[in-house]
Amino acid sequence: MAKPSLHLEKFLPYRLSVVTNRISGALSRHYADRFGIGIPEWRVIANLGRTPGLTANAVVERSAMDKVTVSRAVAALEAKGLLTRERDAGDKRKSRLTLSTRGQTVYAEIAPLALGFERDLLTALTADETAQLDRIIDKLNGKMDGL
Amino acid sequence: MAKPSLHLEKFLPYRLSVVTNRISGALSRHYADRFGIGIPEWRVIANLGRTPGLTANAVVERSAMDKVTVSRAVAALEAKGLLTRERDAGDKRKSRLTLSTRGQTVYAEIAPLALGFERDLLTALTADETAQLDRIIDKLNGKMDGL
DNA sequence: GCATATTAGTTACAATTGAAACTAAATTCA
DNA sequence: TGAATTTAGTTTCAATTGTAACTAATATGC
Repeated sequence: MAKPSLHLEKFLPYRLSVVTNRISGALSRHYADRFGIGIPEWRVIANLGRTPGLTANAVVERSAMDKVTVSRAVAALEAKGLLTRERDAGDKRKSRLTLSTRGQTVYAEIAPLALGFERDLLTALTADETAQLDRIIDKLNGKMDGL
Repeated sequence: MAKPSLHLEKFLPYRLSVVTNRISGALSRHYADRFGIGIPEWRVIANLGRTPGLTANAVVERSAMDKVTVSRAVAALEAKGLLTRERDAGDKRKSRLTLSTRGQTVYAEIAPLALGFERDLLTALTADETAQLDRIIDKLNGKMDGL
């Protein structure tokens, strides 16, 4: 029986994890730190920036973040005055979340930085590779859906 | 001035993060949980399984894990009797790490599971896409090297 | 040769995180 | 209707993690 020979440097889940963590870390240093905002908070802002009035649960569904993580991020953003909650009249369990003026300012400042970072990152790839990567990620996600 | 329009669903760092976390999570459930071994511990085992006698620091360099993470994983594995430390005669700061017989058994059991998971995951991609993904990851890592 | 700097690894501490249990509101169905 | 279930969101608790400070050993430079 041959040795299993699992070489981490060639093991895809590991390789993905390393490169992803490097990218997320750099990105977080780039903007989040500078604005005193963590990644979950930033993701909430990004969602509300594009789609005001979402409930916390809608953010959970869109962002693939944990319920608890979103709950805390929302509380933190509210405490910082970056968003407001408004109880839904029809269903009092829900709150509609909206960026405050200051929240919108933060979004307007960070979003271009994030997009700039992405653009810079993608200079490493050809247009074709970028498209490939997108398709590959979709396929991997599809595979993960089927567990 | 146009809206910044950062759509998370199309933002590469975010997409990478989601798919990677899904994969890592599934993998961890697959093997690590079942053997009572966390991801950092598993990575140390994988390194020592292929290359016995590494120092903790060598594992850090190869695995891109944090120093502290490795230190703790090594301590945990030693406590579980899965590896042994031997002080380096020439440089007493270093310890040579080697899997115990039981550690080798764990490696021999988990490695094929991990490789099988990877193989299954890659059925979602064509051979060509797999090769592309490998190249793309290398390119992104190269870009990150240049910060 | 001795003071200084560097390296290997650990410890202490604080922040982040998620699972599980919980509250409150809404829905189901008998 | 009203008891049982489900859903939105929060809180509690324990585990994981990284930063910074530390110890001990080696290497460097004057």
